[in-house]
Amino acid sequence: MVKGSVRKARKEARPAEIVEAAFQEFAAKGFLGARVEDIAARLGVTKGTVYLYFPSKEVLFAAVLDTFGAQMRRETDDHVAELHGDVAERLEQLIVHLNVSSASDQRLRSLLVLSIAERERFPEVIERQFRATVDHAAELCLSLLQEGAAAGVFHAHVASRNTALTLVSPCLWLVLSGVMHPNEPSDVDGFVAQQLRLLRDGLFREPSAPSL
Amino acid sequence: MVKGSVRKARKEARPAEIVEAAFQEFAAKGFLGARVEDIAARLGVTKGTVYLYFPSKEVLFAAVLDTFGAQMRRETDDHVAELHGDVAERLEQLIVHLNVSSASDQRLRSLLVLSIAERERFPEVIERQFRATVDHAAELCLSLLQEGAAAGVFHAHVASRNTALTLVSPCLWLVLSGVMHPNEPSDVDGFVAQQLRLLRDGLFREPSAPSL
Amino acid sequence: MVKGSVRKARKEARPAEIVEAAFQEFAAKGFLGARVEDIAARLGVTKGTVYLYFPSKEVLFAAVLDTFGAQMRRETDDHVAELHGDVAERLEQLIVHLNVSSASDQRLRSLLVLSIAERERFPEVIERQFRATVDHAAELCLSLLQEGAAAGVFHAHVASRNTALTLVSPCLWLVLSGVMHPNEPSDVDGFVAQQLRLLRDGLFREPSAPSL
Amino acid sequence: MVKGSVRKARKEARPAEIVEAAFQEFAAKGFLGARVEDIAARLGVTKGTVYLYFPSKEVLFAAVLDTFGAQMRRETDDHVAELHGDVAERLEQLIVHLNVSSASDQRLRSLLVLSIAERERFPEVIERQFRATVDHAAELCLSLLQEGAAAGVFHAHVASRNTALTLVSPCLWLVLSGVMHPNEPSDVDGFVAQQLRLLRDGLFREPSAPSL
DNA sequence: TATGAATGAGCGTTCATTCAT
DNA sequence: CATGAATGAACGCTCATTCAT
Repeated sequence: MVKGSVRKARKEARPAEIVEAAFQEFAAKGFLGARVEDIAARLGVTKGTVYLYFPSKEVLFAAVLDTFGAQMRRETDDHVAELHGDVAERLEQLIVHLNVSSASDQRLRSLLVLSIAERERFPEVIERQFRATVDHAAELCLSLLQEGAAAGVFHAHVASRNTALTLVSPCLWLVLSGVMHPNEPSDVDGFVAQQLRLLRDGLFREPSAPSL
Repeated sequence: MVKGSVRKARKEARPAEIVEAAFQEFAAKGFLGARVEDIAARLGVTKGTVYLYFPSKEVLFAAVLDTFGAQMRRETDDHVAELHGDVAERLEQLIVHLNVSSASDQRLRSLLVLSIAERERFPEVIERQFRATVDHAAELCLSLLQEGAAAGVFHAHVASRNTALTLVSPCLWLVLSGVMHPNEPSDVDGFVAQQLRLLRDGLFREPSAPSL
Repeated sequence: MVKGSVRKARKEARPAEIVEAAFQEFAAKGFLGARVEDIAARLGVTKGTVYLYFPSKEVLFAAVLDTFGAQMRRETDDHVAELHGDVAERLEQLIVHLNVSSASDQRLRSLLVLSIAERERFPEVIERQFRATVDHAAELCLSLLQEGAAAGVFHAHVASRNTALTLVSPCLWLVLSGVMHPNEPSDVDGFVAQQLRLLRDGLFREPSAPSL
Repeated sequence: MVKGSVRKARKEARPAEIVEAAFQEFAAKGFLGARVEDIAARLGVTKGTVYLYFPSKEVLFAAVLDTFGAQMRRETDDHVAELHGDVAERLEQLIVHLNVSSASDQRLRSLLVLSIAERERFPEVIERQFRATVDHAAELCLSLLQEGAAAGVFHAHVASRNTALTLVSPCLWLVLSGVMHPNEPSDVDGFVAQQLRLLRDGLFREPSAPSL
C-alpha cells in the first residue's frame, strides 16, 4: 500500500512540477532560449524525465500557458464573486484588485511576457491565453459599467468597451513595469488611488470645462 | 570615380539597411529565432556581408534597438515641439498623438515586443530603450500636468507621475492590441475620445460623488 | 502449490515467449529499429521483464537467431528424413519442399532479412545461422545429386556443389519476392514445375545442341 | 576565372562524393546504424557539410538508392546492347554477364542489402530500386527466351517469366554469398559453366526420362 | 567589398539499461 | 517476479561565425 503510493504520488505530482519549472525557465529565457535540460535541473532530474511526461518542448510550452492562464482566470473570477456593495463600490474593488494583482503577481507578468514574445510561434494557445486574462478583465469591468449606467449612477456613455479598456490599461503599466524593473516595486496604492480620484473628479477644477 | 562613389554610397548605406532588415526579422521571430542569413536575404546579400558591418548578432541587435529607440524618441520630441494652444489643448493633442502613434506605428509595436521578449538577454540596451519610449512619454505628460496644475487649470493632485502614467496607459493597450491582433485595427478615434471624455467628466453623473 | 507451479510454468515459458515476440519486432524493424519496450508490449509486460531473462538487447537478438535458425534446420531435417522413392523422386520432393517452404514460411523470410541486414553487427551468430539454412539446404541437395550420379541416373558432372547451389537458388528468389511483395503471393506451383521441367528437358528442342 | 572554378568544381562534385560515402556507410551499418558524422568523416569534412547538400539523412538515403540503382540499370542495359550472335549465344552471354556482375560488383551487393534491410522504412524508393535490378534482369532474360522459343530454338514452354526467374536466381546466390562471405570469392566461372551445362543437358543421362 | 562553403558547438529527442519499490 | 520512473549517452539537425576565394 504505502510502497506504491510513494511512487504514485511522485508520478502524479510530476507534471505539475515540470509545468511550474518550465514556466520559470520560459518566462526568463523565452521558448527558444529555455533549455529542456535546465527545466529538468530545476527539479533535480535529467532531461529524459521531462520527456516521460511531455512529448515535446512545444507541448510543454502550451501546457504551461494553458495551466497558468486557466489559473489566473479562475482566481480573477473567484475574486469577482466576492465583490459587494453598490455598483460604484464594486467597480472600485475590482479596479483595486486588478491593480494589486498586476503589481504583485509574478505569474501574471510572466504570462504577459510569454504571450507577447511567442505569439507568432503559438498563435492559438496565446490567443486563448490573452482572452483569458486581459480581455477577460475588460469584460468584467464592462459589466459593472453597464450596470452602473443602467442604474443612472454613471454617465450613459461610459457603458462601452472603450471605457472598460481605459480603466484596465493602468494594469498593463504595472505589469510592464514589474517586468522591466522587478527590483523597483511600484507604488500601487498611490497609483490606484490616483486612478480612482481621476475617475471621480476628472482633470479639471472647473466641472464641465468647456474644452478638452 | 563615379563607380567609386556609388560603391562608397553603398558602403555608407549598408549599416542602416542591415539594421532595418534586422529589425524586421527580430520583430517577427525574436532574437534567437531570427537567422542572420534571413536578415541578409532581405537585402539580397549573403550572410558574410552582415559580418562585414557587425561583429556579431548580439551587436546587431543592440544597434537595432538603439537606432529605432532614438528614432522614436526624436519623432515624439519633434511632435511635442509643435504642440500649441493652452495647456489643456496641448495635453489633448499629446494624448491624441500618443494614441494614434501607438495604434498605427508598426515600429513602436516591434520595439515594445523586443524590449519585453529580450529584456533578460540585453538588459542595459533595453533599459535605455524603454526609458526612451514609455518613460519618456510619461515625462512629457507630466510636464503638461504640472504646468496645468500650476496654472490652476487642473486639480493640484494631478501633477504627479501616477497621473501621467494613468494617462499614458491606454497607449499600452493599443500597442498590445496591435501586436496580438494585427488584422483587427483598433477604433483609435473612439478610444481616445472616450479617454478625453472621462478625463473631463469623470465617471459619475453627480459631480463630486461622495464615495469612490 | 498449484499457484507455484503455474508461476513456474510461466517462468519457464517466458524466455521462449520473449524470443518469439522479439523475432517479430526485429523482423519488422531491424535490430536498431526495434524497441525493447515494444517487444515487451507484445507480451503485455513491461520492458523490465525482458531484462529479467536477457541481459541485453544484443543477447536477445542472438537468442532469436539461434532459436529460429535451429528450428528451421530441424524442420528441414525432419522433412528430409521422410523422403522416399528413388533418388530422382526424392530430389524432386526435396526441391518442391524447399520451394514451398521458401514461399510460405514467414519465419524463413524474416531470418534471411535479419541475417542480411545485421551481418556486420553480429557476424558469428549470423554466420552460424546462414550455414544452418541456405548452406544446409545446398548440402542436402548435393547428397542426392551425388547419390544419383553414383547410381548412373544423373550426369556425372552434376555431383557438384555448383549444381546444388543452382538448384537451390530459385528458393532465394521466392524468399526475396515474399520479402519485397508480401501481398503478391508467388505462383509457387507453376514456378517449381518449370524448374523441374528445365532440369529434365533442358532449354533446347534439339537434344545435345552443339553450342551453349 | 580560375579562382571561382576551384570552389565551383568542389561544390558540384560534393553531392556525388557524399552519395558515394553515404552508400558505403549505409551498406555497412544500415540506415539507422550509419552516422551522418561518419559519412562526412569519409570525405574529411564535418557533418554540417552534409547538410549543405542534403536536407536530411532520409533524403540522402533515397538519393543513394536512386543514384546507384539508376547506375546499375544503365550498365546492364549498356551491356545488353552489345550482345551478339544467335539467340542461344546471346542468352549465354547475358547469363555469364549477370553472374559475373553479381559475383564481382560490390555495389550490387550493397544495393541488395539495403533494399532488403530498409524496405519497411523506404518502401517506394526501394520498390523502384528493386524493379531496376532484379526484375529488370529477369525481363531481359525473358525477352531472349521468347525470341528463342518463337524461333523454335527453345522449347515453347520456356518462354515464361518463371523460366526467366529460374535462370536469374543463381545470381542471387552469388550476391548473397558475396554479402555473407566477402573474403571467400566464389568460383563464378565454374558456377556459370555448370548452370549452362544444366540448361543444355538437363540432369539426366537418359534424355526425356519419364519421371521428374 | 562580397561570397558561400565549411565548421562545430549546441540542443531536442530517443531509448537501452538500471533499480527502488 | 514484475514494474516503470529515472538516467544519460548518443545522434539528427541548426545556425552563428570564419575565411579562402
